[in-house]
Amino acid sequence: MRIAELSERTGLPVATIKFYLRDGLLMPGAATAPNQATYGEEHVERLRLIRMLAEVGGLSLGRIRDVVRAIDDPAVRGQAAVRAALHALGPVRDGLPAEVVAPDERRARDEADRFVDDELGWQVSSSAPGRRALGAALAALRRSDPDVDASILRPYARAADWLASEETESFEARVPTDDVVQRVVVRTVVLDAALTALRHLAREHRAAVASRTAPAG
Amino acid sequence: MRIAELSERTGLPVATIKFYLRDGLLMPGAATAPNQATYGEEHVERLRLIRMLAEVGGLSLGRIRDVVRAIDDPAVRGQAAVRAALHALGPVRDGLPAEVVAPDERRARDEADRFVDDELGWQVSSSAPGRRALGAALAALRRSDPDVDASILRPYARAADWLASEETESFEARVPTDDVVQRVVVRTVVLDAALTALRHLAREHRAAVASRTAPAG
DNA sequence: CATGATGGAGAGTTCCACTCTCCAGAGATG
DNA sequence: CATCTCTGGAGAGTGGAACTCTCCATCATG
Repeated sequence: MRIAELSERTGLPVATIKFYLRDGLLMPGAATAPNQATYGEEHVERLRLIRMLAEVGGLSLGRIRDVVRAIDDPAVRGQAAVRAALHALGPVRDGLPAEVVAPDERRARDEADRFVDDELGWQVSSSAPGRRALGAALAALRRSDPDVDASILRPYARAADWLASEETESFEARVPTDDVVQRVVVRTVVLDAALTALRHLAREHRAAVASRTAPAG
Repeated sequence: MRIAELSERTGLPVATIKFYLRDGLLMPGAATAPNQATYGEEHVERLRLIRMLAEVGGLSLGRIRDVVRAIDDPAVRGQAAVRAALHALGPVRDGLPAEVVAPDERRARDEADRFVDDELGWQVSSSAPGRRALGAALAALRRSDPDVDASILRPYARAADWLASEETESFEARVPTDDVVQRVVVRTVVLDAALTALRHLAREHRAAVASRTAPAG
């Protein structure tokens, strides 16, 4: 298939597809001449993945590039590939020199790490971006309410673990192949968004019910 | 307090604070002369809220403006204020003319609505942005796996509802005041981020454990 | 009363995600 | 074969978001 057809199939302008090619998000097509190439279903699928990560997941193109690199890397497979993909999804990028991190932030990170490692006993790499995200969340909560500590996270950890168990049971093969890594990425991003939406709806629902049973001005 | 002190207290450059003032994110200080004004604790707190929503929640300034308007609006209180704030948090803005929405997207939205209203029986306004987010998520899932239907959302709805019940029990007063609306917003945004992080950590943990018990190349 | 800060407004900057323009070569059409 | 459209590649331009800088008349302070 040529680029015009790829554009039709995905609904993306040709200029955008070219841009993604240049940017390393979309793998090049099979070259048939110095200025000619053909594309296949894997290109359609990749473009769909890119749009999904951008629109549903709100990821930047830089982050999406990390994700597709993790998916494509032939040297990394199985559990390591899942880990790499999950790390690429994380919202944290910075990499500040640690000594410039504010003290309350550092304390919150330590507390989050202890919570994950000791209280939950989860086995996650020390560089997992979720650790830092958790620390940042704890620091933010504490800024508006100094009494907060990591125990506030307990119900969320419970819910997260339960959902992870449901997900591995119902969706994922035991031994991840390349394809399964991509499936994990898609499901993680989309169901993160769905869960957030459902949380907001549940809150609104409960607020409505509460105000009905005990009406207040 | 003058703007220089406000800048010191929050760590934000004076230029940025001026920009937020112009943009309607930060309420003006009490004017003492044509070019003089004083600020109070509420300005410090508001700036903290703005940074929190931007950094932890990833909200755009436009969205943050909607949120603070909902918090400030003296005509809207109690449950209506909570609803307004939650709606402002939603990631959906568009407002397309409905007939240009792709058919599969429209079908997914209808299915999501039926799921929320009929299966869950939740009482949420028809304009809740979570409805559309849910529809978009469903459409995205279906694009990579046509067999998916709304029942996949059941465990997520359960988890969301359970967390909402924990939250209302432990944190929120029965009758929300202005202050409580802001607390709800903070907790919603921060704990959304924390939950997403915990989900990623839980997945990584389970992948690690699974590969240990049944090692696979 | 000199110095430095202030509020307000406009212009400039940086980054991101495209989008446009151009070009020589390839392919399809008559 | 002539013409016309399409292609890959690369550079430049665009528009929005979120600042950041500059300027200025005014104001507070030592």
